[in-house]
Amino acid sequence: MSMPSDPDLPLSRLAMAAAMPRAPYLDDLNPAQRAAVEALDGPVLMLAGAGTGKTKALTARIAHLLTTGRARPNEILAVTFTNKAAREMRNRVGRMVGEAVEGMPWLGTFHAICVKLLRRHAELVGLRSNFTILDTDDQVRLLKQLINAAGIDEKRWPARTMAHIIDGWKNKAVTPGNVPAVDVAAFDHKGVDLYAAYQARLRDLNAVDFGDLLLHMITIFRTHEDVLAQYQRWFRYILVDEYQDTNIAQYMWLRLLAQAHRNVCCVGDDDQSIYGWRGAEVGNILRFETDFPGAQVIRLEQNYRSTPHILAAAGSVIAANKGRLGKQLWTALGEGEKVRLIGHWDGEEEARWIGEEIEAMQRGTRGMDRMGLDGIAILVRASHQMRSFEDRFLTIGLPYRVIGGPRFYERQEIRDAMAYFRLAVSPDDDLAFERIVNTPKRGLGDKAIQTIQVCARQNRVSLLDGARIAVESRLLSGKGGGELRVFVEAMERWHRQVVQEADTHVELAQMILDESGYTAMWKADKSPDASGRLENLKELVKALEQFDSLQGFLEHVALVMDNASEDGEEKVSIMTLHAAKGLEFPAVFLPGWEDGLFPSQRSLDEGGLKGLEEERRLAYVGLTRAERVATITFAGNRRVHGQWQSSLPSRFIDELPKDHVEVLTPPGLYGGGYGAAGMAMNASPVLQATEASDLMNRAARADVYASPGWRRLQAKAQVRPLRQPVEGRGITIDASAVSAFTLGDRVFHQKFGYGRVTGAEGDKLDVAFEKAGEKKVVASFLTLAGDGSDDVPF
DNA sequence: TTCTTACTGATTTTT
DNA sequence: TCAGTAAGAA
Repeated sequence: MSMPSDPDLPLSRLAMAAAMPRAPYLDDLNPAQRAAVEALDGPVLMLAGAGTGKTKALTARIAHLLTTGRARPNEILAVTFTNKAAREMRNRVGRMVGEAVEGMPWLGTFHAICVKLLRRHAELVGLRSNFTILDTDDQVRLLKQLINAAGIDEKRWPARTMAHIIDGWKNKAVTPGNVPAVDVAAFDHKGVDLYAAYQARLRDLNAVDFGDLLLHMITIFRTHEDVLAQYQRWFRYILVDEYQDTNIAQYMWLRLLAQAHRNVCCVGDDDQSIYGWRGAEVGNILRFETDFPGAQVIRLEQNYRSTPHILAAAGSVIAANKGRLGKQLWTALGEGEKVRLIGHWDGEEEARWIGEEIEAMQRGTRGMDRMGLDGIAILVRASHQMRSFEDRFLTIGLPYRVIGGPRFYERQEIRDAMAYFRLAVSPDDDLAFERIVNTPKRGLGDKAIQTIQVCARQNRVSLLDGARIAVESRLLSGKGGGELRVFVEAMERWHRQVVQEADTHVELAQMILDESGYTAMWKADKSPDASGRLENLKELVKALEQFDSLQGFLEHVALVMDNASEDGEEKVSIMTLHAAKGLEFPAVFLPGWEDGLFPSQRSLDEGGLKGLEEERRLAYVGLTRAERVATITFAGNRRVHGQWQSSLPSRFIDELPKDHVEVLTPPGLYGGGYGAAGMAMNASPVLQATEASDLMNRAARADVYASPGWRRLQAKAQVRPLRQPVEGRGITIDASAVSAFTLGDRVFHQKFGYGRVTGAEGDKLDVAFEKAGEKKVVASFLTLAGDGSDDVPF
């Protein structure tokens, strides 16, 4: 890799500029994008709304830096959050600039760039440059050991929780030495002590976790001015993607590098900040102008993705957030369809309806162009919502793919196999040793492991060496001892082969898996997923072919945890809202818009108003994924942890602009006669009021009609043909029933059974059920049951 | 040591 | 409900 300080680059800057005749990449930019591309010097904040061509502007900016000769490829630091984003940017710059510019060594994720830097300066923080990078799994296992060693109650201080707390500190660039007093007290000193012990252990293992990559670099920059100055000179221009997702440590790292020349361009959208819970600070982007006085703020507001209705809906929701930098998205696209809103009886029906809707779209029978399954996505708040869709799609044979799920390199069999490789490459990788020494089962339990650890510690050697000593000095007898001997000898043999490069690394890997008995273990396994695991192992060995050594492969995998590639079949995508950020689909379904689920109760409880606002941004992200059709759905009943719970429409539904929303009535076919659950949407307001008035208790009526919820619903309800109340053996479920209850009425609910109305708030009634207890229920789920038992349904 | 049964507690996730 | 874990039995 050539250094930017190298003066003898083949092309001088001027020559390079001259070699590029014109700048075609500038031609298809809109004025705002162009301004963002051409403002090369000084701090720039590019506020890029959803679908406004952010990546295009960012890559054009890089192209511009290169073609104008302002910077050579290795003088640009371009940081992204994901490998995917880095890859895409690299490809697009390549296409824009052509072959003339090969390789940008400093385009990558925060972590990938920090690894490169840290390998050069590892000794400054007491590491060797071949340190290993632990992932979350290793991290937790290590903490578990330390917790046990310290005799701390693992129940009260679970390793996972402690890992989270330590990560939180690292995200804030807090070292064990400067943990705030509040935090020290909050965790009874145990947190800090554990943090210190953990860091010490990492140093012993010559290992770092993800947080350390940044933290160590910050430490180095702060304590070694010369090193910092060197990189400040190297990186003449700095670009940061998704700036709203940066945490405090990343922010500090950037500031240190940028403070000298201040040629820093941050791109982001405060309205799409949805990672606060893992340390992202919206404050970073909100404060940009204060941090970098004289910064230019350029807003990209022309949206090329969505129809006006969709943008209006998204804009209306996000407008409820306070303290935004503010943007007004607009589009030149045609009007298109309104955002569709529909309520369902329960989660299963929601899934059924969406399934049929997708099939209709696929056939083109829903009054719109035929739509491919690849263009359709279902975006859920929490992954457990996916299940009902998977179940449903499986039964109707609709091809789907779940995006996000467990990643390839996080699967157990892959991690086991990798631990074998790691140990063969570096015999002193104790964590790898622990993971696989008894996998497959070699009859080595806690006691045997302890013996090995004692041996290793007494002789100050690695666990593998400790194991050899234990075997040689016959500390371990019987079955376990014999098998351990075989294991240790085999591992030493494999290590020699790695060093000697006698076989290709692919052959060696296969040999390790076979000889260790690992493949055999899965072959013997009768569980249904065993064959899939064997497949994955095959895939892993195949993936090795793309690298020239096991070491190279391991280094790559530590930072790139991408999912395996896809086959060609058209499929509906199911994913979380978080996973959908940055993607777009012609048709988007947004199910589960119910209070408690979305916004999630937990976010509300833990984050208060801040939490609610982040949820709202999530709603905004969801809506702005849609190009042509966005469909929001909710259900009145949902099974949560196996218990039926009634739910109320999300407060975000209240924030949708009525002029841009079409409230759908489920056609009788699959509406099942339940009416448009939760909302009075299938009757004209006037008619309904008249019908209901006779039945209503005066006070209750006043109450109901005065409630904002009621007015809201009425205002939104489209005037559609009045559907007849559905008669079904005494059940009359229809929207007109909404206000037909009086305090004290005996009512029936499909899931909860019989109960009495004890209170009312808008269209939501409090009902004391005989079996199910007190519940808040949307009135349209209830039937008047009368006092007798003559109207028992079914 | 390992297999079985009882219990608990439960978003969002990249590197 | 269900998955993942922790204590008991063979």
